Amino acid sequence: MTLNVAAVTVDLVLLTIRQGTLQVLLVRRGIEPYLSRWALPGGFVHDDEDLDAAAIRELREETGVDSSAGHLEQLATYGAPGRDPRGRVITVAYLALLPDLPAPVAGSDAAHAEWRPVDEPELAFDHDRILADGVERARAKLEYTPLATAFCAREFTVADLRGVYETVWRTKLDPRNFHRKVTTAEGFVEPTGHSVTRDRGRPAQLFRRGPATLLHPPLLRP
Amino acid sequence: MTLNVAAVTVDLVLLTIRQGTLQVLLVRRGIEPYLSRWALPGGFVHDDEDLDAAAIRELREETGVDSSAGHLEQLATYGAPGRDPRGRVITVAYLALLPDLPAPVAGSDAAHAEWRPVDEPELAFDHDRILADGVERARAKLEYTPLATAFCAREFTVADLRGVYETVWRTKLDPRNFHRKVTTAEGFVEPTGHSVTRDRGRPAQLFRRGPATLLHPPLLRP
DNA sequence: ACATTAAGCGTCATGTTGACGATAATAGCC
DNA sequence: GGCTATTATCGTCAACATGACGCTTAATGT
Repeated sequence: MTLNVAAVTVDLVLLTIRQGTLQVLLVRRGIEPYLSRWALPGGFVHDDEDLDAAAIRELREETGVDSSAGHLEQLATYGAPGRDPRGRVITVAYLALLPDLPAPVAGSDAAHAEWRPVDEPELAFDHDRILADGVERARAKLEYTPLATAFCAREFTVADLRGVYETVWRTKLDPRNFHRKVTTAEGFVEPTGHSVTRDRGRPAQLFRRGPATLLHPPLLRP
Repeated sequence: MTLNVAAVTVDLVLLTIRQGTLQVLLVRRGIEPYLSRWALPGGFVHDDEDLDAAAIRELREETGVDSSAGHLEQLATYGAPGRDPRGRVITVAYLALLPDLPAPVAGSDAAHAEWRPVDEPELAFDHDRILADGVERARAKLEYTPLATAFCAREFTVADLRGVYETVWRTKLDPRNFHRKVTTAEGFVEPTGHSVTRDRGRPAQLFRRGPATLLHPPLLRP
């Protein structure tokens, strides 16, 4: 038999959409191992702290964002024996979907943090794998939950929402069919009554997210 | 700052269908805390062991079943500070969907193990919550994956498969529409050429699981 | 032989999807 | 102002999927 104890960390896969691409918040490592490599932000779980609480705390430390803004959920746990050369480390990864933050990353730890495209390879530790799992989870969840709205501001247009799907899925969707599906799916979005002109073209209605937690029927990937 | 270390365990939510009900493998605790209460089987992760490997080992120890028989996946991780009065314990829960085992539970640890209906309440620790999460995951996964076949023997009839859905979802499904959906869904099941007479009635064709990992279109809950 | 049971095929009205035409409402340009 | 480019939104239609349910087939039990 053996020790059975390990260090426990929470790492975050923070996803957002900037400049039309899916991006993830990464930090540059300042210490060995993997010195100066990009890595997912994260830290140790405190002694009296629940895992969710640790994730919420890290999210605030890294982005200054309150967890109510976007969406935060547990992703998976990684604990292969050799994944950190310093010793046994169990990492509980969390996935967050966030709107493009209007306030720049102001927090203290965030000094070294930067948004990078998700296809950035060569992360420290097994973070490539964790990131890939997070992106795949996000892609799958857009199908049968209204979570795409977590990437949007509080009020958004149907085109904004379509942009989220197109970016995350890397596809083009028919604007007319997408509009029909989104507005007829029970509880997905509800109109605010306002409208805006985005760039060119006819002004669009503004929506906010509806009460549904599951999409009926789902929006399946093409 | 604090210690940041914790004991790490792997607990299993082993689900199967017996006597027409969804059942979970539980063990009676022989020590404090929660003495003589039902609990999920599990144990410590060894020092040089990956989490998945620990889950596979526990599965074999508890049931004698090779992990290739059914389906095993990571469920979620639980680490609230007070969840084990003896100290900080992080539990990585795994979910397994297993066929009704022809070989009785023969393993050593399995002496105290017993299949119980999943609505059995009052488990030790936070195991009620873990079990509920596992059952909900199973229910959801039947919709868009072919995992219902994991509850069946290697060869099964459409009626067997329908029984799985009806038991897990607690609904009745129309046999004719179900038959059509299952046999037309690409890669869900493939005929073996054999057939059997189960009890009364016309003999049914035998199928094995097909190559699909995702159901297109999905089988949505009524 | 006949009733009973369950498998598997067929039908039909309704709902959903994908492809794409048509119209509406704005900005920019002349 | 009038024209054009651009985007939002509505509408149409054929193909496909779904739910309700009738019918035939091939077993078992009496």
